[in-house]
Formats: sequence, C-alpha cells, structure tokens
Amino acid sequence: MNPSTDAEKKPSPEPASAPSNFIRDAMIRDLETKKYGDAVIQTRFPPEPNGYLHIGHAKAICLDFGLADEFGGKTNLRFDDTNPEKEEQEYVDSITKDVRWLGFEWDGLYYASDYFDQLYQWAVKLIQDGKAYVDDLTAEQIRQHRGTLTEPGKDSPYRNRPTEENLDLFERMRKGEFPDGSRVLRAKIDMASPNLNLRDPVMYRILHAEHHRTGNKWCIYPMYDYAHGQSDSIERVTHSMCTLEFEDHRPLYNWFIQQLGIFPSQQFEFDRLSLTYTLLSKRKLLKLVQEKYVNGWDDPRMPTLSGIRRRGYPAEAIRNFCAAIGVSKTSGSLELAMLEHYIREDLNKRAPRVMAVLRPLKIVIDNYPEGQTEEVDAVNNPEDESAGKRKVPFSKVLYIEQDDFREDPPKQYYRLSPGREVRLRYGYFITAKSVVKNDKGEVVEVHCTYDPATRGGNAPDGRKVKSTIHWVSAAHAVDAEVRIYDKLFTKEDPNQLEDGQEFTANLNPNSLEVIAQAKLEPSLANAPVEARYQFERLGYFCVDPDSKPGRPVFNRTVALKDTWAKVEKKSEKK
RNA sequence: UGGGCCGUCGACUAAUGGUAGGUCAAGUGCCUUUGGAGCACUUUGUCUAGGUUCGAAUCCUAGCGGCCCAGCCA
Repeated sequence: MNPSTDAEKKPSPEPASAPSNFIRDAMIRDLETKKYGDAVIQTRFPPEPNGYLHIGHAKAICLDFGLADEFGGKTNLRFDDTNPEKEEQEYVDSITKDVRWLGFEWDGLYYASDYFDQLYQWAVKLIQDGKAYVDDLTAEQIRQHRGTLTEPGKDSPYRNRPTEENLDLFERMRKGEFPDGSRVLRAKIDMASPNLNLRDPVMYRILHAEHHRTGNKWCIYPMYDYAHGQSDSIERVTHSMCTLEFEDHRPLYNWFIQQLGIFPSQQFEFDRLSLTYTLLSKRKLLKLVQEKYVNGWDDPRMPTLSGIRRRGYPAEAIRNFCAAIGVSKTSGSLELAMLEHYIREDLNKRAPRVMAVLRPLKIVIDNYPEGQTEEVDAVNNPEDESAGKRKVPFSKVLYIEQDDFREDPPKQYYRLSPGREVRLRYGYFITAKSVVKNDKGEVVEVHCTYDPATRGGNAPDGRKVKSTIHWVSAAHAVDAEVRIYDKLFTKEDPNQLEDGQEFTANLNPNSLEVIAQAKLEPSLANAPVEARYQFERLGYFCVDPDSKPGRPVFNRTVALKDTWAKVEKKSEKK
C-alpha cells in the first residue's frame, strides 16, 4: 500500500448545503451590515386561527423557523386574530398542535389581540398627527369613492374633519355608541395612488362581536394592514416573510411603521406552495369539511397537516420536501409526485415490512400436510438490519393477491399462472396446478403444489423463478379494513372549471376505496395507532384511530412505485 | 387597461458579469427472495429582439407572456 495514496485523497465533500434563496441572502447581508445592530434574526409565523394548517403552511413554517434557526435567531408563533367573526379557539388548538407535530417550537407565543391597546393608542396618535380620520361613508360609498384600477379615487367628504371631532368619534366608536358598519377609521394617504392599498385604507371597523380571547372588551377591530406590521414591529421581527399577494401591501406596511417611528421590520414576499391535484385554499377546504365532501379536517385525503398526519406522512418527510422545493418569487405549481417521492424516501428507510393481502384469493397447497403449521423467518427491513427478523406462520391454505394470479397471463406477466412456478416470499416455491371457479366463471381458488426443498425461498438445485409474491396464512390471518386513497381531485388544476361549475365538480369520486376484508399477517393484530408499515409490494400503510381491538383499520399512505402498472399501461396503448 | 411582481429542462430550483448545475418526472441498462429499494447512464432549458461588455441567464431598452390588486377578509 502506498501511503501517499491516502494522503492524496480528497477530503469528503462538504455536505450539500440547502440551496440559496433571496431571503437567506438578505439575512446574510443584514447581518453583515449590522442593519439591526447586534440583534439576532427574529421571524414569526402568523396564522389566522380561522382554519386548519395545510401543507402550504408547512412551507412557510419551515421557512420562518428554519431560516431563523440557521442564523441562531428566534421565531414567534403569533395568531393574527383581528377578525372575531371567523376565528375560534378550536383553530388555535389545532394550529399549535400541528406546528409542534411538524417539529418546531416557538420562542414567544403571541396574539395580535395582545396588542389591541397599543394599536388603539397608535391610532389616536395618527389622528392627532392628522394622518387618520373617521369616515361616515357606508361600505358601498367607500367602494365607489375608491375609483378603479385605471381611475383615481375621490376624497370622502369626511376626509378633512377637525382632529378633535375625529378623536371624539373614534373614542365613541370604541365605546360602542355606533352600530356595525356605520363608521370606520381610515388612514389619510392618497386617494389617487396607483396602488389601491394606499387609497385611504380602513384601519378599524366596528364589529360588535365576541372575540375568542378579548371577549367583549372591544367592539372595534383593527384591519390586517393596520395590525400586522405593527405587531411585527412590537416583536422586533427583523425579517417578516409572507406570500406574494402581499407585495402591494408592503408600501402600507412601511407607511404605518414610518409614521409611528417604530422598529423597522421588513417584509419579504415569496411564492406560496401550489401542488397539482390539490387545493390549498382555506375557504375551499372549509367547504369540503362543512358540506361533508370529506370526513373532517383530518380526513386523510385532505392536504391539511392533520389530514396528512393521519394519512401517515412523517413530519420529517414534509420538512425534507420543504427544504427541497426551495423558495422564490416565481409562481408555479409543483408536481404531486415530488411530495410523494419524499414520503417514500423517508418511509423506505423507517417502515417495517410486513405481508398483507388486500384482495384475497385462496390458495390450497395440495401436497402440504393437512393441519401442519410452520414458522418461516422474515426480514423486518432490508434497509435497516437493526430492525431484525420475525416469524410468520405458513400452512396449507393461504391467501394471495387476486392480481398475482392470471389464468391467461399477458406478455411480461411473471406472476402465478397455470403451470408456472413462483416464490412465496420467505416461504416455498409453488406451482399452480388447477383452478376452482364460481357460477360466474371467476377463479375463487387455485390449487398448487410446493417443493419442500425450497423452504425459505431458495432452490438447492439453483433453479430460478421469475417472481416473488406475498401471502398470508388463512388460518392465522387478521381481518382488517384498509382504506385506499387516491387524488382528491381529477384535474391537475382543480380550479380549472367549465362555465358555471364549482370546484367540487372536479372532486374525484374514487378518492376513497374501502376494502372491508383484507387479510394481514398475525404480527399486525395489535399494531398501535399511527404505526407505519410497508405492506410488501403494495405500499406504505398506517394504523388509523378508527381501529378497534381485533379489527385494525389501515390507511394507505402512498403506494410503492409500480413498474408493472407502467408496463401494462404501455401495452394498452399499443 | 393604472400599479406591483415574475419569466432558466416536462415540474421545482441554483448559478449574484466568467464551465447553465441539483432534485422530481421520463427513458435505458445493471442488480434484486418486494416488478420495491439501490446503482449507472441518457434526453430535454436561459420568453423574443436589440444594446452594453473581452465575456450576459445575470446589466440596459423595447416587445411578448403569466400572476396579483378595486373586502369594513387575511
């Protein structure tokens, strides 16, 4: 051995660092120029508690928490609860649970409603400075005065009210002297601005509604634009990430901060996640739940975090996915296949393998001794030796997958068929000899012979067999319900509609198939809820909370890649 | 149509005036007691036209295309 060979060896390459992005670049720059002095990076995740978090929020969460963490910074969880009519404690609870499930822990937990007093005082200051006024116009009149995309707006007749009158009216708004909708507080900016958000935006509206946290203390509530930037500022957020549609709001965000002379948080906008065959609109997801197109927010077909958790998607896989997709200002739509890849990649490493037959076909091994049972060794995870082995019972009568037998096999079909020998995984080689059919002519039973010399799956004479199929011993099988999920929508873009159609027209009628009588190997009898397995040759499955003792319910998380399905599809086309 | 933002393989995303790279998808082969996984290889891209420059995906100009904004929602 020449020692110099080792000396010349290159050091192992740096671990692939996450791809750069424009927000990280801004953080690096701001740190270098000490824009915020010695302060650490401060971010926040600001959900409105008016629905459940979904996979799109996961992208934002990973960004907010991930980027701050990368630079030794901090992240707050802040509920943007400025609209009491839509917000509920149930959503607050689900959101905190989902953020933790995803794997993140916040530094501060806040609510925009924590700042209602401060926000009110700042509004008074803006009135005193002649920067805000009470407007008596109706909502409809305000809309008419706003102008259009191409025409400037008109000043409200109340725009130049004396300061004292504004102060008085605003205080009386707060005290509850006026009915809902009768007046608003507006910022005095520019009714002719080409940016409609600057045409005297509403800061406060009157809403005699009970708030989930402040109860009946307030009957005026700040609008998003008046609350968000200042909330960031109060928390000394340095980098405030949000989605692209808020770009037009940034001048307003900055305007309030400048007028008030408070901590200069800066907003950065990125493209929201969009996935093929899925909808990520809270309004539409709510409709699916309320009108029972799905079975609740955590229906495994839903893109909600609670849905995909129940479906069996691991949090780590979601995080890997979010890291891989990057962040940019380009609006696009990601292929669902990319998400599924990261789910499979994760589960392949961690999920124990197990045998389960979804659509059972009875196999009788004619030359196997009646009443005999033996136990064969099975590997728990070929990707992970430490997962060990288990025993699986084998006997004369077995179930195999209906798909794994063809009386008249097509070309390239390697599985069981009359006269053909295949391997039963970890069991024996068997050869199909004859079939039993029912009245309809369907095969209901296949009689086979086995070769006792092939125990464990190897032939001493070295003969090969083209395929290996999975099986379950009939006498030992556990009955289970298995739920097979498919895409919730039939179109890549569920929003693509014919005239007059609603998005529900694109719902996939076959998104859920319930298999009532699947047969599982006995080791699965007491599998705990949320446990994840690979059913060999089928896919990844996890235990659903609907499971009852002795009758587990499994959800299919994602199917295995299926080369045979591709081959079949191709030959169909020919 | 006023304003804002954005155009890089089929999809997503790097390259920050100096070799257009990665992941997914697709395809081919190897391997295989999962038609799984893995491994190797391959295909496909800078919206267009000008300009600046030794050199442009990157800077400038003009087009073209897409997304967002007229809630007292966020």
